Amino acid sequence: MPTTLELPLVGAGGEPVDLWRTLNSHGFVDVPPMRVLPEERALEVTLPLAPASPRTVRIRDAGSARAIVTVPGPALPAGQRERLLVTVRHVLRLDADLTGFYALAASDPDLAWATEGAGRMVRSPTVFEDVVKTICTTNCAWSATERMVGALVEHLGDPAPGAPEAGPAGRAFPTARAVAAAGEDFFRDVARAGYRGPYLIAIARAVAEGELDLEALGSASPEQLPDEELAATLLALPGVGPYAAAHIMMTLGRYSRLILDSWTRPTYAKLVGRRSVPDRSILRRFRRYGPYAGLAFWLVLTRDWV
DNA sequence: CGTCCAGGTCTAC
DNA sequence: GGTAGACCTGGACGC
Repeated sequence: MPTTLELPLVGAGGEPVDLWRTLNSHGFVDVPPMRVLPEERALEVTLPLAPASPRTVRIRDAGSARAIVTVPGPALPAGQRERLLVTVRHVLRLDADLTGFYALAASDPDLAWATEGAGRMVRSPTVFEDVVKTICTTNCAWSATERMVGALVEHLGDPAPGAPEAGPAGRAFPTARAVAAAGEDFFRDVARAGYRGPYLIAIARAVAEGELDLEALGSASPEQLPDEELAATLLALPGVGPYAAAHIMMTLGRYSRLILDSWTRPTYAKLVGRRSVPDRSILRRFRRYGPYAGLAFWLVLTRDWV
């Protein structure tokens, strides 16, 4: 019997939430263990529920500022139901208050549209997952990102009830312990992560052994951990440079830095009708958004995604 | 078949 | 502090 759960769609500051735009907020929604189902306008994602098995959920808009979360498979005990909902809220970033950003965007002709509920970036259940995925986006095409992350999920991730035997579908992203336990040969021969393999192993081991608390980076407030310090911590991780740090920070809800890479630069240039735009010009354009500069930049770039 | 480069980073000057 | 070269991989290109 599938379980059906309901979730109010409202931001922490009472602002509106555009669920479909959230479900298409950035590329990770199409990397395992997430998948967008366009025909159903839903996001399918397999979420950890330890010590119970992971569960695959489908999230879609039900109208009247509500989301419907369907969970196929065995009925969920009440406790697991509540924990799963907490995770879904986290993934949809419903705890974020975007009213400050909307106040700035409202007076910007290029971004006033965003105040109707855009700007909620989907995040993974754990910071570890977003860090690993981000490293798997560096210096390669998206097909390679999908291959590397897909292999991690397929071979190291726990299955939800009813998961297919083969393939990444129906499996949660592996824990740091599981990633750390995979041998170097797995990263080389199966994930084909190339030179990233040692980076991923080092990070997974440090997390698994308790030397590196990535999750603390996600729960720390800007007062406890200013963006500059957070950036420095991320940049110290192997395989994390300026691009990756900015991308991870976006998944952490810290938007002071712009994601400047081989996709965003030409995309922005095209939007403003130029062949190329110097980084300093882009930075100047979004400076007025202060702590939301990176979010404003990202939304300008992805406006036509929905 | 060789070169280039994709949602970069690291090391060595 | 700023800047080349190397780096796994595998498609996309040019020859």
